Amino acid sequence: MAFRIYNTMSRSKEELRPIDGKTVRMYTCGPTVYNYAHIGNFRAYMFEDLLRRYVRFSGFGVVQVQNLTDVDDKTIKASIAQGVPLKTYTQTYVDAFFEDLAKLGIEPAEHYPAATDYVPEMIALIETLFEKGYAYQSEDGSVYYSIDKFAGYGMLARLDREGMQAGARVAQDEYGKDNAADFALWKAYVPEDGDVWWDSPWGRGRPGWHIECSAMSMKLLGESFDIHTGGVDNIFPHHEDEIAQSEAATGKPYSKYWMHCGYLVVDGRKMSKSLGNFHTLREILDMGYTGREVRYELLSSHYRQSLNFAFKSLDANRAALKRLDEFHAALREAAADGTVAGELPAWAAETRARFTEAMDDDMNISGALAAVFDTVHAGNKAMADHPLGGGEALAVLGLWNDLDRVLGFLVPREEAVPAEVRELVAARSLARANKDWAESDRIRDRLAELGWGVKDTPEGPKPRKL
RNA sequence: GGUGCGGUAGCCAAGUGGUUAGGCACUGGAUUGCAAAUCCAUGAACACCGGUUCGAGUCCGGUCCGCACCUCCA
Repeated sequence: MAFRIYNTMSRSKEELRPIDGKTVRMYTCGPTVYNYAHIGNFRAYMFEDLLRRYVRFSGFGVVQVQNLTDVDDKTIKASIAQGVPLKTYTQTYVDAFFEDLAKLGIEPAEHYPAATDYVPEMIALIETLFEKGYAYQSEDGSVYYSIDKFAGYGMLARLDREGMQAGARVAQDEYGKDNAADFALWKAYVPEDGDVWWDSPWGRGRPGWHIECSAMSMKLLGESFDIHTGGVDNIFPHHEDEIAQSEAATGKPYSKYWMHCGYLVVDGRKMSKSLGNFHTLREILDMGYTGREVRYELLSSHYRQSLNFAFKSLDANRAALKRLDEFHAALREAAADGTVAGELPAWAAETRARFTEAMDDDMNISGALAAVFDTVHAGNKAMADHPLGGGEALAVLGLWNDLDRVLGFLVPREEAVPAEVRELVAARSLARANKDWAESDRIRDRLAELGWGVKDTPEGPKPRKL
């Protein structure tokens, strides 16, 4: 079996074949660092994390670039409002972004280029576009890309150029464009930009949005690379424009595959800052949910499906994760008297193949999780009948670690049992031996206050983190 | 108007024409001092109408409903 992914460009599933045969070079559109990222943003970053993890699981190398957009209307406006330099303003949110990624268990990309560090590359790219006749300067000094010059414009979004309705959102202040749909490569300086500007052959100004991704992706990954990702809303205009700029400049194919994730919606509506119905990750964690629970939530629906976010499902996920943790704890206990991993027990023999088969099919996470949960069930059943051998248990733990390279929530973080908890558990055992149930229950309540539970088993009491 | 994505049991969510998806929740039982966990059992679904087929959630046609994008939102 081979890893097949859905390519937005062809609107079909294609086998992933990296251009160089071994390393997948991927560019993932990153955050605009003007505020704390919301849970919808992380849906995209989580999809990209799953993708890079499965690419590696499939045996390929990976080089991932994720950009940080640290100059645009919003960042400039907010930094001026706060009276701090742009870089100072954005740094807060860059730091927050990385903290959030860590909380969600998202693997770091290989490169996180900031737009403001690549302005010379962007200027060079625009110069090339001028030389090749795709760019022109308007009366206000801004530089635009002439989409009429690029024959392939609209391929990704499958635009019907004739049928396009002049959108209500076409900015009323953009004069002097040849075609209303032409987009800015370089924006001429305006007083509202404060001290945010760069010199260029076209005068002071700042880069347009799309050019940043073209310049940084090609600089770090080469003129042609493998996968470009983002949310579906990026298909048009952002990715369409990137293709136009990049391929016009180089004459080579830009990204081989385009992958886009669906929206995260809240109560059936798209979550966005403008609608005001968004939650930042921070808010959710402050409510007492863990990064792992949020990770499970964001990962457990297929990436191209819209995901309806609800706290109710976060609660359900907690129960599902608890089931996984209980299983893992049972494995660890069984593994205690093993030294080397042996053969997998029959009930786990097919798990990896089933998991892989599902994931190979455009990352069918539901099928992959079904393989995991079926194994949990079959394993619990078998362990209820006969104790699991140490070697077998170690083999299953090995499998679990392997699958967790992809999922990132399968193996719980081990938590040492505090001395106080151990003592209480021992005291409770004594009370139980004396059939002092009242004392026993009192101790159990006390343990619960400490965040611990205890399960009584034939092998003795076992403490469990609640 | 153009371009897409959907409508599957109480909720979430897979599904390549033909023997149980899976998760959460619910109910009964086993187990337990009581629990917890686990196991066993029971259910329950394919928006609607036609059609193709021995057989359709799955293919075809039509209808209804929801969501998104159409110039800087992941």
